[in-house]
Amino acid sequence: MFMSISSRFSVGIHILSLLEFNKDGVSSSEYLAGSVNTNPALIRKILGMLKKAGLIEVRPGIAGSKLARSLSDITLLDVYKAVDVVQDNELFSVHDNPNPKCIVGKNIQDTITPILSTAQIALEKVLGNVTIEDVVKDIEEKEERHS
Amino acid sequence: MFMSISSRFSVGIHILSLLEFNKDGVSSSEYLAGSVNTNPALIRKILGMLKKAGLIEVRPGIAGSKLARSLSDITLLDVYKAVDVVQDNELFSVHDNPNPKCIVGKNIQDTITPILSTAQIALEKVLGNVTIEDVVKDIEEKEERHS
DNA sequence: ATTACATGTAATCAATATAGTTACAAGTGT
DNA sequence: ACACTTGTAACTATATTGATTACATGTAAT
Repeated sequence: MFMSISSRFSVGIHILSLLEFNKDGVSSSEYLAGSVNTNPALIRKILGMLKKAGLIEVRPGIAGSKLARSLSDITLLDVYKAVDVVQDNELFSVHDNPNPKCIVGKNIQDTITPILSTAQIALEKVLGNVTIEDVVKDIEEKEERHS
Repeated sequence: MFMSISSRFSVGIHILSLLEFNKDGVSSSEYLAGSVNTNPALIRKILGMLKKAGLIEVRPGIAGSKLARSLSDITLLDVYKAVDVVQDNELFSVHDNPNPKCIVGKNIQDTITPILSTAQIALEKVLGNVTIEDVVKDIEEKEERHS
């Protein structure tokens, strides 16, 4: 029915969490893809974005990725920005070229843009208050409860 | 670069604001389309959604739409829900079928879904705190400043 | 150096949403 | 009847997503 924010974001969170759980092993793109259940090439693309953002360490030819920061120092907002799912101030698209001869057409963009931006920032603030550490701990808790 | 929330939302706000400014005239879909700068059929489609949500009154064969509620009783969240740009709890898409044999794959969805939902609700809360009256007043203020 | 294997990345594809457009049926009032 | 409007369905062009294939590049071990 509508287009939502790319799952690159949730996959990014998945990858970082799994790097922690498998920190004593080798997390190749194939290994990660097996857990996410997708293609290794897609994982490598996302790994490249996470690397560019300084969240992980990964090198050509060398199998496996590692977290580049402590768990508590990576927020979901960091991941969200890293995987480039939404641009600043552009979560909402605003119709362009409204009629400048109409009072509404002339001013609507300047009026609603800051409001929509505020809404987007409110969303991002929530993501900034959750760390990968929180996610990892929650996964552990859920796992214990199931066993 | 990415897909943002449909401009149906901003167009919906535009339409409702213009219905107020032109409340003494006849706001046909053609008139509205002239201000938004798009096609009357597209406007009628959005008018149908606003009508279904009880925000406006419009009847087949009779030219013009009217606001069905007072300006201060229509929030941007009402419009956002009316034009159906985002479904509840589905602003973020989460990758499906993660590997249940992996601790992360098994639990990631249940862990992040409530977080993402909280973020979405934070965004929607901002929209719920702004009314069409606020938008109309801001447009008026901007217009005065320009003259 | 050759081999084996992993990462990096470009290209392609099917599925789907958006925004725009055309066309026309159905409703209303003169 | 006629003119005009709303309500909708259908179609198009464009763009993103997610998946996939292919291959160049980089690394390490033998």
